[in-house]
Amino acid sequence: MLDIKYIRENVEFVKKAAKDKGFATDFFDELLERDKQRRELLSELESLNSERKKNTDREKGKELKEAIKEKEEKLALALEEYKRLMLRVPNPAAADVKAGTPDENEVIKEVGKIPKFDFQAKDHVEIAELTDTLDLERGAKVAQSGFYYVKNEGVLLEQALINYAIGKLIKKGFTPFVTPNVAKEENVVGCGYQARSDKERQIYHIEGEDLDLIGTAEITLVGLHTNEAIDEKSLPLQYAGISSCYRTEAGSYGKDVRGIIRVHEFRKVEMVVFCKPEESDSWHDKLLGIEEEIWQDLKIPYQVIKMATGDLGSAAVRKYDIEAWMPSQNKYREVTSTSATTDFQTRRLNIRTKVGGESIYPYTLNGTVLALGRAMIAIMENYQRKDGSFEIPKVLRKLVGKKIVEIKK
RNA sequence: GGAGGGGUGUGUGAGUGGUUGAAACAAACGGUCUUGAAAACCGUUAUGCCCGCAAGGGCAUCGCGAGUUCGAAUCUCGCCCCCUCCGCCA
Repeated sequence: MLDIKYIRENVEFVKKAAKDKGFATDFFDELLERDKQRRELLSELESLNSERKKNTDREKGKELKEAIKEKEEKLALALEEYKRLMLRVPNPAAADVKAGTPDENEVIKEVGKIPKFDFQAKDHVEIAELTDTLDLERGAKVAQSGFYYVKNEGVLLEQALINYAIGKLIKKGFTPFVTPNVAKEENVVGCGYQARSDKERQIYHIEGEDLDLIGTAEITLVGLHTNEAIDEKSLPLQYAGISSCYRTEAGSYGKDVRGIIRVHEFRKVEMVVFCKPEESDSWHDKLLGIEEEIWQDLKIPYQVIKMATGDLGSAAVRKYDIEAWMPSQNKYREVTSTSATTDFQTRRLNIRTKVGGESIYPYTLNGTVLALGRAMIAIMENYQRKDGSFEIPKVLRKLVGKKIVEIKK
């Protein structure tokens, strides 16, 4: 959410920024109209209330009561519309972000040497089958397509990745969490994710409860401070959360149907930072740096993409993705994503900090540390051997307890 | 899930219909006193929004939401949360 005063004073800029992101812009006139209406009604209601406070006469009191009730109803209606429209205004991209469509995303860096195999590279599905480390068929049978079992060394690898990631983050000053895997809708909307009414909503909802399955621990980590005032001295807050993540993948039918690249449920370690506004840019670099460090540790080639405006969600002002090399596809595929979201989320969630006696909304940032499914794919494919077995990256060997995951068949 | 108790400002805690944004104490900050400190004493200390260039004015807020009333922190209803006991369970 943006500051309405800011929108009033910079409509054209905000409109253009929304257009650059590929969001609708046809509702701004209505938004401003509703804003005006809401303030007028508010003033009228306030003077009625003021009168009522002073009044002691019964008859006049009754009249006032009626008038107030009527005003309140009108105001509530206006407010509802106003809020609905406010939630549709996306956060304008940062000045350094290129305005453009997703195909104008920019590769800003390529790191590592692409592996050359003297055999035909297998994809992770084949490797997982040969090593018996994932079971997709049973996942589909017991749950649904898009859910999968991790088994044998796959389990060890997943645990090792979590331990390795959390260990690294603790050293960098992050507080580790295992978060709930569900959250009330206000947190989901507050983080800038689609409201329930959206047809292509990515979020599962639990019927009969005000609960959604979270798509990322960003929701539970940012939501941690909903309606709270954060002490200035405690900033920056650096949180690392382990959670399961659930995505309906509505609208992505037919994409990545093979394997576990795109699934409905996976585990992920996620970073969230709350900081002062002026520290946000450097934190964004730091989060990207941590993500890169991990892929360097794993010795897997990757590239860093700086997203154009068209690929930013409603909350992000800047976003970098890391794409790891996937030998079976002969291309890089997204494995992490880090976004700066300014005060967009803290405004929606009413999270404040007093800085020098003045109340501000702290800035938030988020970044993937490891999406465990995709990390596992990258490891299997980049470390594969001719027979379908694969090596464990050096940094994980102690944690997994072995160097090679052999084929079982 | 059942029974009971409870949710008031930074904290403890008073307040059961009428200037109560809210006593008192504590805490924090400032000051007086003192060579310095302590003690004592005095003072200050909520947030959000609206109008306004400002000075300033106004409204709301005692878990949340509705209701009763001329008037609600105080009464009624619904919901949420916390505590104790029982049940169930990992």
